[in-house]
Amino acid sequence: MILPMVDTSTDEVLVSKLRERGQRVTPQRLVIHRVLSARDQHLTAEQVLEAVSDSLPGTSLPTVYATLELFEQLDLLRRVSVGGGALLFDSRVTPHAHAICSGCGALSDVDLSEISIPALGDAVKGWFRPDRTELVIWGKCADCALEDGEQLQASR
Amino acid sequence: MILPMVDTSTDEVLVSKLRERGQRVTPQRLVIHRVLSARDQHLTAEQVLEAVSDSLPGTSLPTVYATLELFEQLDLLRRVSVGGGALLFDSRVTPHAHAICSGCGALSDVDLSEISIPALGDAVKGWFRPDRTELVIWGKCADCALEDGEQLQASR
DNA sequence: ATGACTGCAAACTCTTTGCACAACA
DNA sequence: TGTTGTGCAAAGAGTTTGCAGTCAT
Repeated sequence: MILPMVDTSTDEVLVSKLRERGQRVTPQRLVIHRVLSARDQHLTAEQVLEAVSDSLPGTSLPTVYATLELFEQLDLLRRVSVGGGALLFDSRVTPHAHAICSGCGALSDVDLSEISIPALGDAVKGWFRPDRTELVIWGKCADCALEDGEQLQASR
Repeated sequence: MILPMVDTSTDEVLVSKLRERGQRVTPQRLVIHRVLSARDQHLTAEQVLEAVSDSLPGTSLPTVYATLELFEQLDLLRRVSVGGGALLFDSRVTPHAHAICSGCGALSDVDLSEISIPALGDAVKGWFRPDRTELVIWGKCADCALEDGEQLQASR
């Protein structure tokens, strides 16, 4: 079941979070937030700027970075650092892992809601309090595995 | 070229891997390998250079990077990318996770040998073949948790 | 009105590349 | 001796900073 996202409710989440902290509601912040909400993907700062420039030309990269950092503090997105390349900004804040194909570089989300977390609690018991985990799975997607001559076993 | 006297068994691992691929055994490669073996830690390229410079002054950063990339191909180390800062090079190649304290930035190893892997196989079944995982756990170490007024429950 | 926010330019960090010389095999 | 590997310098990618002007409140 897919429900269409209502634009005004998306804005309101941001607006109330900004007001809470006494911070200003600017067109840049609204548009960047809409871009992230509309495209539920992993975007680079450059990609965010490109998308934002459609509705708000003249927006600058430093503003995009500043806004993305602010949004991270507001818990509206997460930074994902993969492979030393550009940072990715992920508007999906619920727990999930990232699968990266070492062949084509494709990045996919993987649902791993309650899998590695319980065991982790034991592993760090007494010396570390985990807040959140960032799991990156390196491997090959079905297409690139095929090119290696390997047929992936179909899902159940 | 005179190299400091060390246990030669660590050298032999590298030498045989290099010979296998028809690549040359150079002082730089030997010393970098010894640094990584001696200090079983997560080092930045800069830290490797600093350590190497003790026994082999004049070594250059591009050489360090080239050598570390080679060693990764030889399965002698792994790159670890955390938080968008400098890459870390980890000479421990057996499966483990990394715990990073968001308070003091300390990075610790966590043993999670066969925990997240089995469930992972199911989660990506049919569309992805996982090779290896990189798990980063963000949170607070015992000391920094204390500063937050939280006493971590002692380990069993 | 006033202080936070923005855009511009430039600096900064980390990593990679090009090229001539050195040195391993 | 013939390449591979190295050092130097410089370029490149991505991100951050300083500052003057703008704009939300």
